[in-house]
Amino acid sequence: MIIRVEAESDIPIYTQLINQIIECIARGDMHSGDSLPSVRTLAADLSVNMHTVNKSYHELEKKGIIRIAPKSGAVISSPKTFDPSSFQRLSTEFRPLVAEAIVLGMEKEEIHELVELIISNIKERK
Amino acid sequence: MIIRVEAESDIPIYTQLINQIIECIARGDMHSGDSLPSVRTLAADLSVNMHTVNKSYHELEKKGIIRIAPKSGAVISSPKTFDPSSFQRLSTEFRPLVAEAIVLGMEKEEIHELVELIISNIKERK
DNA sequence: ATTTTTGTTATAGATTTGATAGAACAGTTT
DNA sequence: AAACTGTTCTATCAAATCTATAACAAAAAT
Repeated sequence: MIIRVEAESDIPIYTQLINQIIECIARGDMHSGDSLPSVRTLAADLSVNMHTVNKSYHELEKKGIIRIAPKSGAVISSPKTFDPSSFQRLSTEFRPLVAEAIVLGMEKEEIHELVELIISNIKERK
Repeated sequence: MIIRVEAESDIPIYTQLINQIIECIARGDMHSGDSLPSVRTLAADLSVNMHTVNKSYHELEKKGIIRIAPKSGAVISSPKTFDPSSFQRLSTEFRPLVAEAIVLGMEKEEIHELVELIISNIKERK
């Protein structure tokens, strides 16, 4: 699992971790049932604090992406199709970005093209 | 311009303001050329601090959505079609959400349907 | 069975961010 | 001339972020 953290970024480290772990799974580098590195191991690899990694893991668990077995480790979950709460949460997070795209002059078709391009980039590791 | 601020929210007040002002414009409640309330007026209406509103306005200016004329006021800009920097920024902001949707088991078509639904909801004021 | 590793919990310190408050300045608008 | 505007400054407070140690008990590895 290749993860890079930028300390200078305005994005919190634990959020960077969350995003990059999600991308690893999305592009197929990791799959359901795989174990994540221990919080201590990943923290050491990235030269960040154990608690920062721990926070990321628990956020991923809240999102339903991993399960944390206490004293054992974190495992990637298999997605349950059409989880209503996840759908609701994603809607709330997508909405301000869609509104901004509209205000900046993007047509509906252009927004869909943007999403299409992002999906391609994720799967093609770009 | 109807704006509601939740002090208890985990979303910063200045971010709530940004999102709601953008939505007002996206759904057509406000248009290019319209003036925004002065930072003091809006702050008083919402019972928040003047500097909080001021921060929101400057973020909106960074996004290219309004222009701030010093000592005069803030005016909604007309969108320049296909601004490359805005497109790049939107891509970066959309990307982690798209990846999360994929990981949570959404198919490409379902993501597009989600975006479609959001666009409808914005324009129908829901 | 012992050692190592695991997530968990607790405390503490430093830095940054978010929000508020009050005041003053100078240009714009009325 | 008076009111209003965004700007700038100082100051305070709470919360969020990140780091650092340490200790605990259960799971895993040896």
